Amino acid sequence: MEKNTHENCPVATTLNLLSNKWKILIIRELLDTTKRYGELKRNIQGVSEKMLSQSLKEMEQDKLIKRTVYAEVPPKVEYSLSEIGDTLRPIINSMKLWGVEYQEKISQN
Amino acid sequence: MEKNTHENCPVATTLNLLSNKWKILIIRELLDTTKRYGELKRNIQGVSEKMLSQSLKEMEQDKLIKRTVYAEVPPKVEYSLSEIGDTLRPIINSMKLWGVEYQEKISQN
DNA sequence: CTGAATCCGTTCTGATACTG
DNA sequence: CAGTATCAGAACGGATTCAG
Repeated sequence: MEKNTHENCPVATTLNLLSNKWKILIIRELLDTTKRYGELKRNIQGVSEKMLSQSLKEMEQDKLIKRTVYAEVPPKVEYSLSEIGDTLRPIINSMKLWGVEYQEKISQN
Repeated sequence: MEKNTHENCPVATTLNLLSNKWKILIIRELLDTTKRYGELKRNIQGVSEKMLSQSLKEMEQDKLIKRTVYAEVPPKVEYSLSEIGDTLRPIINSMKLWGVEYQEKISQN
């Protein structure tokens, strides 16, 4: 069985695009505004360069984010949500709401 | 850095509960109706007994599903969505819709 | 500054065999 | 029928070093 994506399960497709500890945090950072590599690294506490680069690269290939390189010295690279990535907003939001309710319910025990 | 759950990110909480190749497929099976262990095993093509048991156990601990044991021989165990698990419906659905659209957009290239 | 490359320990998965 | 136990390979994650 390959990577994931169980044939006809679009839910899994969606999940696979986000399932990695950091991607969701990256998206959260980009919801507001475009950010530079260094900003992401600083803001997302605990992420290693490897994981950040890797996640960004995959998300770019998946067309969830856009990568813009400026021909400057020193280099400047900006990341932002792509059009497709932007459509994740409502999902992210409903997951956030659900997560909050879940934590409340669970902690009541 | 532990498991996941980035301090105050409810989105991650939600994601963590589902992020395992099989859990989402299990939920899908249970959306309609209660199912027995063997049914799940047969219906979810490719899942190993270990992964199925493990996922079910975790989901039960997370209170996403209910496990009902019947004192019979041979044994009979039924799984169904819990009240909390049931509230995932809209999220599952929006993820499904998003996944479908995503696949369409991507395949247009 | 923005990464790529490497090394290495941890975790996750899956096949198989076995149990009450 | 409904699991558990074991074991090995794959994938993941992080620290560090190097490069344009």
